[in-house]
Amino acid sequence: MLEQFERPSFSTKFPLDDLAWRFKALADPARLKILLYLANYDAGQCCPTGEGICACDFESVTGLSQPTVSHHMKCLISAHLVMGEKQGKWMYYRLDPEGFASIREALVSLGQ
Amino acid sequence: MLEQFERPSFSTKFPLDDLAWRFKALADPARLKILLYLANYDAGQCCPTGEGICACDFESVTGLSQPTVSHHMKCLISAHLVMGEKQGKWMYYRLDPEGFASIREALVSLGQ
DNA sequence: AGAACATATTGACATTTATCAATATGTTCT
DNA sequence: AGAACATATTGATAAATGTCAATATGTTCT
Repeated sequence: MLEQFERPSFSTKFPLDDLAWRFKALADPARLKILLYLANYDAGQCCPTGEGICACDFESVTGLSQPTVSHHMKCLISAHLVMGEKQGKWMYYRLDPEGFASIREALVSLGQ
Repeated sequence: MLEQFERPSFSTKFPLDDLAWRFKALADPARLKILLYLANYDAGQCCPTGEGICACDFESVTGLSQPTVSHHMKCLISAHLVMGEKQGKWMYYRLDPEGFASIREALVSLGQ
């Protein structure tokens, strides 16, 4: 239906439901705080220094409970904005550069 | 609270609630269809050619009712993704380049 | 094995959101 | 003025979302 109107490549490369889901992951102040923290810091406050920031740090960053933080991290991972890796009993998170590159590319195509 | 963790400029330049609101405007498949259409077409199907695309075109593009389309356009305008101009009895819409530039800049800062 | 700890999942609840039908507003004709 | 049309607003409803308390899972100690 829409295919007749658009550049043939866009919605093939960026299925709209999927893209909407990824923007939704960005559409929450708590998740933005988490991303902003990840963008600015390599080491956190609460856990031994590792590859990224560990989950418990985001409780103080956001002011939210542990289960809620866990829910937000799952959301960010499913949107490919963040990567998580378990190290011992901690989960360490860092930004997913490829996911960001992809959504940036989509935004550039959309906006012009 | 968060200021101690971030680049001083980011949340000043991009208040997080405001930024979340703008991403939320992007986080809906119907609104993405509308933006995609605006990005690809200078003239619509239903109204005399003018500066942009008129509202009624988006009903067929999205498959949604007229009030729902109107609601989505209001959302896109409040997020500074789209500009609207009334011409006679029609509303003509086009992308807002500055709004897109701003959100693109925020995304770049966030993702690295 | 058992204690202690970090994270994930489940369940419940309040809020927000997308949607449409009905109605209102505003514009351009005759 | 009144008819016809395009868009906006209101009100109602179903679905999705953010949040926390309680509980489960998984890991590392002793």
